[in-house]
Amino acid sequence: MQGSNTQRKLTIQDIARLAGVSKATVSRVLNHRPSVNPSLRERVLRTIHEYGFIPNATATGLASGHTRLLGVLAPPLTWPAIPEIMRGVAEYIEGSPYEIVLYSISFERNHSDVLDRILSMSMVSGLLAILPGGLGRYLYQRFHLGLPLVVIDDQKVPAQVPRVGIDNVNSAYTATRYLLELGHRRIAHIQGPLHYLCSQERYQGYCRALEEAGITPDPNLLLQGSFEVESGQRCAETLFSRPRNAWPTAIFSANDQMAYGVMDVAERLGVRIPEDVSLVGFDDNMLSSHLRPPLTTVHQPFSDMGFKAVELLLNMLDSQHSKQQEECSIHLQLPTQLCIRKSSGPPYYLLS
Amino acid sequence: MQGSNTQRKLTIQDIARLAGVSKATVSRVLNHRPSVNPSLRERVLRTIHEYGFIPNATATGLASGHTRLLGVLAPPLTWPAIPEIMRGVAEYIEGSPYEIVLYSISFERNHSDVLDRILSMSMVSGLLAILPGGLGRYLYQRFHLGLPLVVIDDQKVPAQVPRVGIDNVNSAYTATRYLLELGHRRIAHIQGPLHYLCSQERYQGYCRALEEAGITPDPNLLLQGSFEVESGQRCAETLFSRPRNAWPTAIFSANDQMAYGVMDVAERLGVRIPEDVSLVGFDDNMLSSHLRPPLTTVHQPFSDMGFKAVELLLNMLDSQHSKQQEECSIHLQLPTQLCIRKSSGPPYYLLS
DNA sequence: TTGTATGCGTTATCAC
DNA sequence: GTGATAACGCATACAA
Repeated sequence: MQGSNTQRKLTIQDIARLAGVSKATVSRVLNHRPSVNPSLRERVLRTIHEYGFIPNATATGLASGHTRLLGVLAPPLTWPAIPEIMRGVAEYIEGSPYEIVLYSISFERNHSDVLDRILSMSMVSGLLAILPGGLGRYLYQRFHLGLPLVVIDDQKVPAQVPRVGIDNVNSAYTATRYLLELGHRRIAHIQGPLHYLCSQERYQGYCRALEEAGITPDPNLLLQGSFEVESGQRCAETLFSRPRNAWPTAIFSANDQMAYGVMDVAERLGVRIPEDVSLVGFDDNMLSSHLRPPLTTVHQPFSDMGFKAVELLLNMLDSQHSKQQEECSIHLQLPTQLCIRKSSGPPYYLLS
Repeated sequence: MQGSNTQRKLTIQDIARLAGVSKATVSRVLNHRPSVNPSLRERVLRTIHEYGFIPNATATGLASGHTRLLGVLAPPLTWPAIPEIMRGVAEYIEGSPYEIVLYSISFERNHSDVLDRILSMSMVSGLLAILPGGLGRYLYQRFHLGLPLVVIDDQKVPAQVPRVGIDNVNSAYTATRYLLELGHRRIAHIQGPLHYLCSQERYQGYCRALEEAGITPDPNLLLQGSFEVESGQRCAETLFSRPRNAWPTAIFSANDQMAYGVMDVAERLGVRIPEDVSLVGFDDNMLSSHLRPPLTTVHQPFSDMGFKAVELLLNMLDSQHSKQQEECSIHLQLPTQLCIRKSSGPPYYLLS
């Protein structure tokens, strides 16, 4: 027993012998080099197919200097958005010769050492970083040193670093405006953690909509959450423990998860949604439409984001290889969509 | 520009020169070979550390014949259980020198060619197959040919193939028994797709509990689902379109997703849960406790399953390397737990 | 167009 | 214990 599988693996040498050509020719055929006699190519291809030969990826990598592996640096997959993003990633990858090396990391601490190791091994030829948080700065350094990199979402990334995301300000603006148009005047906002740019941007959009409607954002209606369900519960408890006339008539949560927390508490306290309080989320996680009531929320095209990001990354790899590295800055902003469902409606005092 | 990063990568050769030893010695130090002079080892380690040298993974792989990559073959990550499993996988991996190559595949068709390609590239030194479905048979073949393989859940796998899963029969039995003890006599079952072994096993457990209670399973109360939310909706519509006295007083769904569908329809038709109908699911997906009402369900330790599976796989790789491949069959059955929440209660006719 | 020879960075097999 | 040197399987510059 020598490797994983018992029967000795075929090498390019074997195919060369079997087809009566040299290793070089087989290699050329495998790499679609144009300069090879059609009849020879045919013969080689036949033997390759006949014996089911597949070139050893490790050797290819060593000889060519670049692997067909793409690193994906991501938060734990249990974050609701990540599987959706990965679905898009997988979809694009499936039609490509690349595979995914998944670096699932908890980004709480600064794993810059981990990152160094990953990249120094020269195991992946490019990196897709999903919400890299504090690791961003290290990545951007490496990017400027030549690392093919695409970032998804949120960061205050240097303009040159290719990234895909959404327009958080406008999306939040649209959501808030929707509530205003329903007649709401007291709209609370549960904000995400401040070290996320998107938290600040969504808050901006919220404020802008309010101010446009002649409403000064009320600090008492701004709650600080952490994007987790529990934080939504805490914020809801804070709000609903106040005298009834101090309640908002609507709550705009910076993500769906915190909105779930609000719904939990509302249920427990007998606060009816949307009759007593309207609720709007952000993200449109998979289950948000199955909640009771179904959650009105801003849909993020996560799957598309993953898809486009990988597409971008692979294009970069190709163009890098053909030496025509372009210098323009790439920032894909994908459109979001407000999904109006049952958790929102006119304020109670406008109900007939 | 020659690679990803501009400055030329250090090689083992460079370190050897800098430390005044030969490549071989550096290699020995890197691989923790005992036979090397402590003072030399010290010197080599210092230069390695000083220059931040990290051996090239590709070259190591080619020379040694085995990579530090583990393949994970999995259904789309949007299946609710998968991220949970992957969390356990990632947790174990993080403490190991291995990395994960994620093969996210839709298992609808028989991608045995994909599998062949994956394995022939000899890029991964072991494979964790999560719910491989129809691909199983190919995998077991490869296993017997020497592929280090661990399977998670469900399959009718040959006894020799190491796998981790749960006891579906007993878990379903427990859930059904719980409903019986509440006083239910007409308990419907929404079954999963029949080509999943777990669907059949859960049905078995359901039947056994019923029969033990002297109840013959009623074919009219057996609905065929597909594990998707929509199928749960269809089944619920079927049930609730019957005359009220033909309704079940409880529904045991073979997974949580289908239970969500039931809740959707119940909400729409004004059927109260649990007052009119009790509902019990299976899986305990992350959001099941946040539904209204929170779903009573059988908790599967998905994260543990992923953790244990990788642990098993890495142990196999180690023992394979030291030629002591054991021949006993390994089947880890992890315990499940019935989580009783608000979606279940006594039948309406027993309510005070 | 095709074959030969060398290199990729490491491990493993020898002698010493 | 240590250092040359031959694999590992493929890509590629160079020669033919």
